[in-house]
Amino acid sequence: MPRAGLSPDVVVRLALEVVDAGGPSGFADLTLAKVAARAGVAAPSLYKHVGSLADLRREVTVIAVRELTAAGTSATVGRAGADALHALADAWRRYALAHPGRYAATQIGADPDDPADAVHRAAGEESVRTVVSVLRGFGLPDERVVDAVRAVRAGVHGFVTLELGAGFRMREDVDQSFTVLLDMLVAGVAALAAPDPAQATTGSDR
Amino acid sequence: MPRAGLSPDVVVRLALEVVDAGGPSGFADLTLAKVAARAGVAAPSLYKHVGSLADLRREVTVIAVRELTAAGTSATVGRAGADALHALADAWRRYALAHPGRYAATQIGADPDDPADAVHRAAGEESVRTVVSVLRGFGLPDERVVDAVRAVRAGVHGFVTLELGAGFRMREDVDQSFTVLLDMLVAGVAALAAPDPAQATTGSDR
DNA sequence: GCCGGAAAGCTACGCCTATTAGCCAAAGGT
DNA sequence: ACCTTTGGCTAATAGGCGTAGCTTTCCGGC
Repeated sequence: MPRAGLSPDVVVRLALEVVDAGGPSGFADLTLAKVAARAGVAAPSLYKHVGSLADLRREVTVIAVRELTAAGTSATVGRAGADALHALADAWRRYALAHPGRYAATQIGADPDDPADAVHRAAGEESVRTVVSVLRGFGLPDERVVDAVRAVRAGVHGFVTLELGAGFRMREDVDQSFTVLLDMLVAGVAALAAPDPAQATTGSDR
Repeated sequence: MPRAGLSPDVVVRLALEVVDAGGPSGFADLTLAKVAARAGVAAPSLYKHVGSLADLRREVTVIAVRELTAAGTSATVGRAGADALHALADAWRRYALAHPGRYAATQIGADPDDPADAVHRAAGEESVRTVVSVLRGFGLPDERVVDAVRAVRAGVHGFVTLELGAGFRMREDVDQSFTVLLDMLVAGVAALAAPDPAQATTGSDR
């Protein structure tokens, strides 16, 4: 009975392979049995390295969130304003399209009350920090930053989710549609920063 | 040995109860065992009324998509332009917040090749039709309609998804953030209709 | 009013998952 | 060399979907 040379890190790495091999539903379909098969080991053996399937999912999620964050930050260094926002959104979308399973993992929300989710929570906040930095470059008033962050996250995340979920027909035009959406968001954020001209729409404030 | 008085429709109704009782993950957590428990029946008995769990999910999905569509259309009758778009988006968001489990069901994409998904596919197209109608009121050129539809769907869907997934802290400001996002989308769609940089809001020419 | 068949329950089973318990061999430090 | 820790294993429990086959109830036709 030879050893398989597993370790917590190796198990997580194999889990990532399973997620990547499963397409957009790779994360939802992540199973200890599949990881064990890839490791050449019986399923219960994994418990020597991992607490539970939930733990493994959590670790995969944190890695994915950090990768997404890193993609965003590295895409925006040396850029500002609309340029930076485009680069950030493009980086997010590219990551999602290149690693749909991992991206799905990032959609999981951390439980605000669960201490086990503390790392996950911190990773999410770190990710938001990138967006905040980029948007601050637009000179937004502090109380509007949160609105802008939410709008950008919602737009990009929604687009990518719909795209991955086969929500769009006419594949060819998807890039253009994404550009259009981004232009809307950039213009909207810019308008939030400088609400003086006659183009204030109907929005008002509350 | 008494009969439970089940029928396909009753089983679907019970499934909807299970989905509704399960919060945002109610659809993902839908299980034949739970439906059977609610019906007061052993799980295999359900197969007299339903082909499989997948079938039951499909039926739930179609109902949810149709309800979401109906919420959108009924909210936009007699409205046009920015008014209609606001009403449509509000209706979507209200539906999602009121029925998070059913809304999650609507996120499932129909398989373009699976004949069993034909009804699902049709329901989805019907839903898109509402958005197209509303956006046509902005006088968009035909080739931009698809971009606008995608932007609006992405923005609203992304926002609601993040909101349901506990992606937002500071609950109080969420309504305002949604309004801000909608204003961006309205202005963006209007700008698509009238691409003069001068005025970005009045989209009612043509 | 009876009776036969279809419909709607049931139990038992097979196969999949996660997870726990307890055993045994391999690695490695002393 | 030994002996402890560690990392595998098998066996078993619990819960999920789905199938097979049995039994009971209901209803329509006589």
